Amino acid sequence: MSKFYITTPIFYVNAPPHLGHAYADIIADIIARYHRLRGDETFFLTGTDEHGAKVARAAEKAGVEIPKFVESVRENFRKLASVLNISNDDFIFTADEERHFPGAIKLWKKLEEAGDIYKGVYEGMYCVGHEAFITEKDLEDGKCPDHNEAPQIIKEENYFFRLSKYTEPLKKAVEFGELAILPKKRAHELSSLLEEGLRDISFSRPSKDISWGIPVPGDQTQTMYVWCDALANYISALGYGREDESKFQKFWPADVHLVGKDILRFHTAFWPAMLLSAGLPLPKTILVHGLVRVGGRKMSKTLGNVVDPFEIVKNYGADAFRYYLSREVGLFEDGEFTEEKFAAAYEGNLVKGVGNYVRRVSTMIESYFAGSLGEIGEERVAAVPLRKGSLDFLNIEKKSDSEIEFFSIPYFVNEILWKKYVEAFASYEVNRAADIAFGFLKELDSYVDDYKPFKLIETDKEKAEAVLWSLSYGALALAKMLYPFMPATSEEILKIYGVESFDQNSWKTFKVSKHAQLFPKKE
RNA sequence: GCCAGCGUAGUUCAACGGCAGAACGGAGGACUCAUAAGCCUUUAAUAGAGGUUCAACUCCUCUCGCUGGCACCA
Repeated sequence: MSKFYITTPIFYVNAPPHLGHAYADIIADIIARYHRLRGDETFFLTGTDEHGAKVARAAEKAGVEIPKFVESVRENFRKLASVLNISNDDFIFTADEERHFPGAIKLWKKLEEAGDIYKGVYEGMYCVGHEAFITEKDLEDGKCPDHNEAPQIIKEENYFFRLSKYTEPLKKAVEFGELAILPKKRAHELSSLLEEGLRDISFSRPSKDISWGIPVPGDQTQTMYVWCDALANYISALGYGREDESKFQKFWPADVHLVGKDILRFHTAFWPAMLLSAGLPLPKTILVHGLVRVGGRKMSKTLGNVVDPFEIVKNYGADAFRYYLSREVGLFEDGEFTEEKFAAAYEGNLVKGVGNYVRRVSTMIESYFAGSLGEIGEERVAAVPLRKGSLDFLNIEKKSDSEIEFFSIPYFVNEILWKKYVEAFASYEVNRAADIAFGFLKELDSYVDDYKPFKLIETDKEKAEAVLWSLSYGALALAKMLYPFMPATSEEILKIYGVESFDQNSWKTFKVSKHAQLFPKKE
């Protein structure tokens, strides 16, 4: 047993939650739940990023005071997590003066002590309409699209962070595997950035322009720019800079920062450089996921293809949504969400798959054995092994033709299947882990047909019992593997088979109860 | 423009240089415990042109097509 600390990015509150936020929440939750299942002491953090000019502008647009505005959006993100059954241990928000400010301020001071903060001149494009700096990417045809005006080039004095100093140290950290970036291609992207050399970054803004933020320590005329503010959430939430830093001592460094590819640079260059400067350990893994597209396009309001996660959950339930995003969408590549694909996956794998299986087995136990199966000796279980070819879906190569390939279900689960599952999670191949679970489900369905317990019951009741016992064990093993992905369903299966825990050793006797369909058919 | 990656069955994805696999879809079959669910069989593919090799999806060159990254935007 060890500690495990995982984070999502903190979500920017200038707009309500959408599919992308749901995706990050779900993936992180799956990994967190897997680690809890294994007995790791797990800390899972998510939260919101609430400062900056964009938020101030959004509040103004909504005609609401900034603090009220951010609070309402924040609550939406909280609600999203709750609706999705996200098991986060904490929720940090950057406007929290008690919990977040001290960490950001302490971090700033550390960087300053290291001599990495200096006053410099920032030159940027200033949009008069926005009353703020905007970037190249905000422009359309050289004009600010919101105000249809070309920006002015303005110089102002603010603080800089000596990022350039950390180009070489970062190269080394990546090279020596101190900082792992997954998948590999993202590590390559960082390498090419490092090859070009990092430039120092602007670290503050005059508070007359942006007062909504954290004041720079020792200089009230400046407000922290996003980096030292937002990124610090990963440690401020653990108590860094506050009186009690015990959680920080215990959980830092993060085992995984889950991030989208769009914020790769900040998490693989800026943030680690800041940590190096502050003399803090680096996160172990930056796990970079792709984007979830909708109908082949990036989701956007103008295209009108915004998917509302609340709607989906309302119609299909959180587990179905979690299932789709974690199995049918590739973690490392851009994925796609469409109503059709989602409905097909729901129907094919949940209705006709998990739901049907759980019920077909429990029904047989109910009608043939009055709902309960007693303990069965190993011998009887071994006498009804899986058919030949049960290894195929795991891509395990047979060493020889004569090699024994007839496994009892418990043996197969514990000696082979679970190990493969653990292996997949160890490399954060979440999709593969789900594939393993669903491949096993297919084996179980074949197993029913191989032994035909519904026939066997007439000729050999003892054997039928062993078969159904094995099938129940299989259902529970399936439930265990599905737990990170579909926690509610998984726990429901345990209940249906009358067991209390995910510990295989406790699966000795089963008592099934009548139950509704796990996944009702739609339409 | 520069850098990286990709192109495999109708679709979505696999395959240390050694018989190209799976899922979904399509076609057929046997069954009936289950949500007309499930099972079995079957169908079909390496973008193109060269090269290296006994052997290339895999390595090299070129062509065509696609995607991503190229800095202060969470």
